[in-house]
Amino acid sequence: MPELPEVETTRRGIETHWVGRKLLEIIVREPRLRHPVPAVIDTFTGLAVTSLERRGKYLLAHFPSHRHLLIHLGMSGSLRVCREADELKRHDHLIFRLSSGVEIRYHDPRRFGLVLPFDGDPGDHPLLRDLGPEPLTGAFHTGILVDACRKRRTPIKALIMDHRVVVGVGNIYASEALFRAGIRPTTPAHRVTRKRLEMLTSTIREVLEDSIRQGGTTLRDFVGSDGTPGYFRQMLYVYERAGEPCRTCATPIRHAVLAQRSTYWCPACQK
DNA sequence: ACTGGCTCCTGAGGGC
DNA sequence: TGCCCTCAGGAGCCAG
Repeated sequence: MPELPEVETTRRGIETHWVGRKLLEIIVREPRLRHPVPAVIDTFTGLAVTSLERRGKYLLAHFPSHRHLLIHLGMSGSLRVCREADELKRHDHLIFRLSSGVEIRYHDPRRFGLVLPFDGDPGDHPLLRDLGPEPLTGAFHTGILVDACRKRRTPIKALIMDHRVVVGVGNIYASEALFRAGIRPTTPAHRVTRKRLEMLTSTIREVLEDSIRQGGTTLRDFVGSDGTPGYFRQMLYVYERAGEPCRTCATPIRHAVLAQRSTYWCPACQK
């Protein structure tokens, strides 16, 4: 589920509740995530979060003495701000009880996500060290895509979803950014002209920013930290709109599986 | 080095 | 009602 806008929506929603609050207790109800939640997570009890950062689709809760919790929401994860009295849901796998009386609950039916404690420099962590630039910063620019596309035959859509190239672009926003840039998703990366890569750089940024403004996209199960869905779905041009008329030219939207992922495009607007 | 294919897991929805 | 199939916002790992 969550791509960059959904993770950023989550970060903003829990930041004010979590930063500065002490962890009274961490309850692990189900440790079997993508990586098992290690027992050492208990040692974070009594510590207060100093800041909550997003890196791509990862959340990083920073604690004193270079200690961190790395959180990923996988395909179906969410973090909700709850009261202790709120009823627990099936698949609420971890509960972070805070000194304010609030609880942050990690919910993830498919368990593709992770919650991993670690110490040291986040830049050295194996899951973080090879990540590409953040698309909403100046570190992401046309040159990044131009270099990454050189001699690559992989479809341009797969390339922009490669988090070593640029982080945070998942299956929805890859299709949407390519629509906005007028580029067909199947085009081999090395065949996309520089001018079009310039456009794509802008549309990736725009579509992510637009979605953040709407609280992200809810297709099935994404909820923000307050349990409400995101509203960007109504603004999608192509994703999950196979057979429906293009919002620009009314041509029916096409669908195909590309690199094992559902892909949508307008055959008239995208060349 | 690149590329495509498979895998982890649960749940929803469609067809019969 | 139920069973069986397909598909789903991610991403690491593997073989060729």
